[in-house]
Amino acid sequence: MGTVTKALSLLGLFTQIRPEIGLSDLTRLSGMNKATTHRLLRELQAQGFVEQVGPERAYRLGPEVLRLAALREATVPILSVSREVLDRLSAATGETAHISLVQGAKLNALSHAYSPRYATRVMMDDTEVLSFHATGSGLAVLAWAEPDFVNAVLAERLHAFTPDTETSAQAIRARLDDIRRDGMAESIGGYEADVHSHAAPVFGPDQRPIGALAVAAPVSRMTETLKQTIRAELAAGARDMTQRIGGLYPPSFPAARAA
Amino acid sequence: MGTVTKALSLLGLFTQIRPEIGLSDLTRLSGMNKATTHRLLRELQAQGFVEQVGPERAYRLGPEVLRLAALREATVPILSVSREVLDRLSAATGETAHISLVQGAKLNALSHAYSPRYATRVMMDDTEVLSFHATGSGLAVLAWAEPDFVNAVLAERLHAFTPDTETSAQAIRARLDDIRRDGMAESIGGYEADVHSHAAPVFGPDQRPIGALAVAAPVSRMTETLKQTIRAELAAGARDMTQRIGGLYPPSFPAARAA
DNA sequence: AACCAATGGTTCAAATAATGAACCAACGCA
DNA sequence: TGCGTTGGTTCATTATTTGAACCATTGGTT
Repeated sequence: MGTVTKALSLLGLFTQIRPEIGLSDLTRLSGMNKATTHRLLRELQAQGFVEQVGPERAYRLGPEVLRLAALREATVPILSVSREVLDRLSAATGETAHISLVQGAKLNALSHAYSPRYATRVMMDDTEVLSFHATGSGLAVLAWAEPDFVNAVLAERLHAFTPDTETSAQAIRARLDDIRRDGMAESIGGYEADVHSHAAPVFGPDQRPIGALAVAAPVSRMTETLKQTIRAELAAGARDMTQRIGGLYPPSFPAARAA
Repeated sequence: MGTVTKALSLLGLFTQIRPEIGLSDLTRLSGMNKATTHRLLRELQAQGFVEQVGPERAYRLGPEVLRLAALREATVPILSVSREVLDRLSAATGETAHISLVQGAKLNALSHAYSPRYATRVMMDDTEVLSFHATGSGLAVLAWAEPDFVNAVLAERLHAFTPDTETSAQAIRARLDDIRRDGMAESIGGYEADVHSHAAPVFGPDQRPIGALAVAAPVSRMTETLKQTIRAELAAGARDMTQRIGGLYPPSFPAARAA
């Protein structure tokens, strides 16, 4: 494994639940030698990617991460636009809204918004790598992804996260056909039991999906009325995001015709 | 130079003016061998820190930068709070508002907001490393920085950016005393001719400045009325930022008594 | 008070990864 | 057609990284 990859993988260990981690814990989590961990952290710290805080001198993500994100936001304002859209979506539906972005062969959660409407809600972990075949977001991306990409995903062993997870590549392809006709993906208990989620793709300038916007609700709260509300708000939110980041819908997308 | 440092320095080459850079240009800018540049970019790309876009396959900052920034924002919401405060500050004053953060021995511009009130405005470049001794922001930070830090800054050769730049360490120390009494730094043409700026420090939980919030206006527009408006709005904005990111004012800070 | 187990941190001989000169294919231009 | 640029690749040589062993400090336990 390359040295740069090792160093950057340390950054990936920070989570919302665990924003500050000590040297020994980072060593444990990473499986590296403590001297190696320390030396890599020194280089990351010198460049501003991590900083040490508190009397225990734990590490956390540093200001350079913010500066680079602000730079990228200046041209592709995904963070700020998604913040707004997520807040609006969770307020309008009363359920958890979240967004994920494609990163190479992975789908990474970026951000989420909770609604205070109910005492229970579908919880999100923003460090989570989402499954393509088992989540609404993943299916929404696959439906408009390059065929090679879809083939690569479906060639992998498809894990059954719950008894309801579809693991047949053929059956998944059929579902992707349905999603393409509808413009939206739906998943009931595919990744987590008792969670009913809807997702719509968000497109980039090249008409390819850069990620997906989704709403997740407990199955027990999913009435026909709520479903229609979610579908309408989600379609509007994903369209809004796509447009505001300079994305373009592929001609085959049904909701683009609806717009 | 460490390999990690080399790789991360490539990320630092991206700017708002130049968000997309090709392999050969990155090679030129970095002074590295093209094979080395390419290999480092491959590792950065695999981890999501850069991505390639367009038919020329130029590089730009990638989604992992956003994801990590979102993670950090979840605990220390500097980006989102500063966005709000900057927008409010530029709207209220009609001038350019900007924020910078301390990163080791540097003061890096993070973000800015322009006002559309006038046809002319003070322009900002968010990749800029600000001078401590020659800018309002720098002076605002120095006034409440650790003595060792101040000594280190003033021990360096102090560059005269304009004929009005103060370069005497002794005179600067006297100004820092004034700033500590007043709670705000003011710089007239210290860094750029014809620019009158005010800056207030933003504090972290350890009562140390993490950066500064500033308003920059052309000298010709600085009436006594505008000055009072800027001072009031800036004090309120910096206080708001400090409080919302969980910061604490040092007991010696005058405006903290005013709050 | 003594002991223990954990922490953050450091050293340097040995091991491993990174380097970069030279090369390739493709493209746009004169 | 030839030239100069681009993005990209190879592998013998060179430079950096590694990690076992070590240190000082701290907090908890007996």
